Amino acid sequence: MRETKQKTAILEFLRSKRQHYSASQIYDAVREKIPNISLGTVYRNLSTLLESGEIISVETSDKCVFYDGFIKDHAHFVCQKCKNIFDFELPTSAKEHLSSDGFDVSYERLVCYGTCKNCLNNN
Amino acid sequence: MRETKQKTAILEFLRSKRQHYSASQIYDAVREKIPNISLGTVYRNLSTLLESGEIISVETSDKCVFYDGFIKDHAHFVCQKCKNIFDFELPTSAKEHLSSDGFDVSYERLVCYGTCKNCLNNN
DNA sequence: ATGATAATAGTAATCATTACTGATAAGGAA
DNA sequence: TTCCTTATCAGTAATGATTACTATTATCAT
Repeated sequence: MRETKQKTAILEFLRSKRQHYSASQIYDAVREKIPNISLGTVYRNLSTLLESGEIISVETSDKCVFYDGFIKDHAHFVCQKCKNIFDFELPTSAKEHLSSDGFDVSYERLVCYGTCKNCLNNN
Repeated sequence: MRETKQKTAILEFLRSKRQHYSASQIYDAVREKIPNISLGTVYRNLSTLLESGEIISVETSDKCVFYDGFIKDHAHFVCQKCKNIFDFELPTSAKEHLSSDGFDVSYERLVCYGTCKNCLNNN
């Protein structure tokens, strides 16, 4: 896995923000530094970064994929109204439960869907 | 929401099995009863059944969507080798945690990814 | 520096899902 | 039962996110 300015720019962008971005949002952001970067390059690097565990991804209920440079174990809450994604701490990990049962868990994803505090108040 | 033989066939198929099926697998299965059912009809019904909560869906790490007629709260383990999907009980629910914090959680999805018992033994 | 080759830009292809349209059938009212 | 309204359908075309391809470029070990 070579280090390229494209991969570095993508990773640095995601790490510099505590939000969640789609591939094309990342493409737009990184183009400010590397104007002729290709969307394919963004996808390829996102995919290798996912594989190496340097980033994670969440999916909203309408199938949009968002990427996250904050990789300390945490869960996500997706608001179905404002589409914001909130982080929260993983309650008890299911890993232990499964690994005591003979499974090898490489990672777990917990996503809750509903309406966030703000949208409830502004209903 | 009208009751049609297409929707009934899809729901009955999913409820009759304790496995997880993709849209096109469901299409193939239901075509044995309704040979000229359209793939679009399968997708439309899966989507309304998801919305009404009569079925649920899981996604493997390679982005394939699978549907499940068993809707008692449970979590999924996706084996990255054999691609099988295993059900397991939800540990402690994150709902309580979030709702005490002012969020309205309509549903939660917990998915673990890794290698299953069988694949570990036959490695 | 040089060479091997991994990664890139740009573009074309893929493929799951959705949208469209005229025809069909579910199910309430008479 | 028969008729009407309209949701749903079959069949097909369109969409759009993601992936594949290819000639070129840039990384990095030697």
